[in-house]
Amino acid sequence: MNYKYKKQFRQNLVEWFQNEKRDLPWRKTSDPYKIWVSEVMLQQTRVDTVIPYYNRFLEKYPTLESLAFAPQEELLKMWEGLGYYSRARNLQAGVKEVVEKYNSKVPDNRHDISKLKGVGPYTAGAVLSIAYKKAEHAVDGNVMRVLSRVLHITDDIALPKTRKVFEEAVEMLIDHEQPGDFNQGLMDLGAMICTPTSPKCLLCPVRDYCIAFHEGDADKLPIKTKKTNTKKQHYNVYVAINQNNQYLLEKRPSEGLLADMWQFPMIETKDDINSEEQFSTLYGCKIEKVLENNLLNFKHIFSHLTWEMECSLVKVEQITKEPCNSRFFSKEEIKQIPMPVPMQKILNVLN
DNA sequence: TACGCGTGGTT
DNA sequence: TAACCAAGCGT
Repeated sequence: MNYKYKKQFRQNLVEWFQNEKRDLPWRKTSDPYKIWVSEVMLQQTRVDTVIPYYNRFLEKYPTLESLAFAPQEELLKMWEGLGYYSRARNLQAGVKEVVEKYNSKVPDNRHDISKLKGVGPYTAGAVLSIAYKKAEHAVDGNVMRVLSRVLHITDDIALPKTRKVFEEAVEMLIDHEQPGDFNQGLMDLGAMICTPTSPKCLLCPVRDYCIAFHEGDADKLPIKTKKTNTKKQHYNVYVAINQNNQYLLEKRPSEGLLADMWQFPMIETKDDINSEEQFSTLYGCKIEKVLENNLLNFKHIFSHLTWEMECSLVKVEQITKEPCNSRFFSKEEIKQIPMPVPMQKILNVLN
């Protein structure tokens, strides 16, 4: 693309963004901390989903320090339902490092900010360009889709090495005067005009410079090969009540799926497994009575696996000491405890 | 590099 | 309805 076209492309894009941009809460601030929080929440997550979480989160944790010293349980409760819970832990670890190592100032260069937990190439570029007006690339799915069409880039965006191609493209095109608006312009264009299916090319401010528009194959780009395969797991879930009307919950391990979140005890059903016996043994309690065998049956679909859940309501008596990662909670106490969506589904039928 | 990691919306 | 998608990152 020659110099004249580049200049017009960025002018049209930035001007379009400044006129048409969405009114979003994180666009009312230039506080690097708040921009950072928004970018982490927005990773693989829709804008409409993030907005209420962002507002609640910053009301609770308005400063780096307030988040750095928050109890993990409370932090996870604030993140409950947003998904990808390691983001919350990584964000807090990163914030702590900024408080301790950088005197509570978010680094303003890619080298340092990229070392923070949970800050990858995209988030680094987004914070640097939006909060600090640095001419840094911030390549996400939107940017790859938009530029694959504008520049007719046919590399497979499912391959990690392809991101570099788009980073170089952004470096070639970026507006050095208003890099934040340029980067966000690419993203808003991707979200509002240059959509995955049925792109609205007739409304596009940069269609004159778009090769795919001229070739008429915008809807064939970007190229993405990867496919998903999801496994199935079947569980018997025990909603166990003791004589004091308290519910047995266990805390999940601190790594892996739904790390550090709480759940009702569940036994994966494989062949030749007596799950009631397993439950009694593992949790040290005796099932006195099965109150309801079909309390709730449902599927919960994760990105990479499906849980098939069969939930029973049982009355139990504590026999031996509880395992250290589980204990009984009253219904009031449960409200303070972070639980993932599949467990929320179960909680909802207990009312 | 490939895969694990949540959830809800869209086609 | 199953598949795919959405402001990615860590390992």
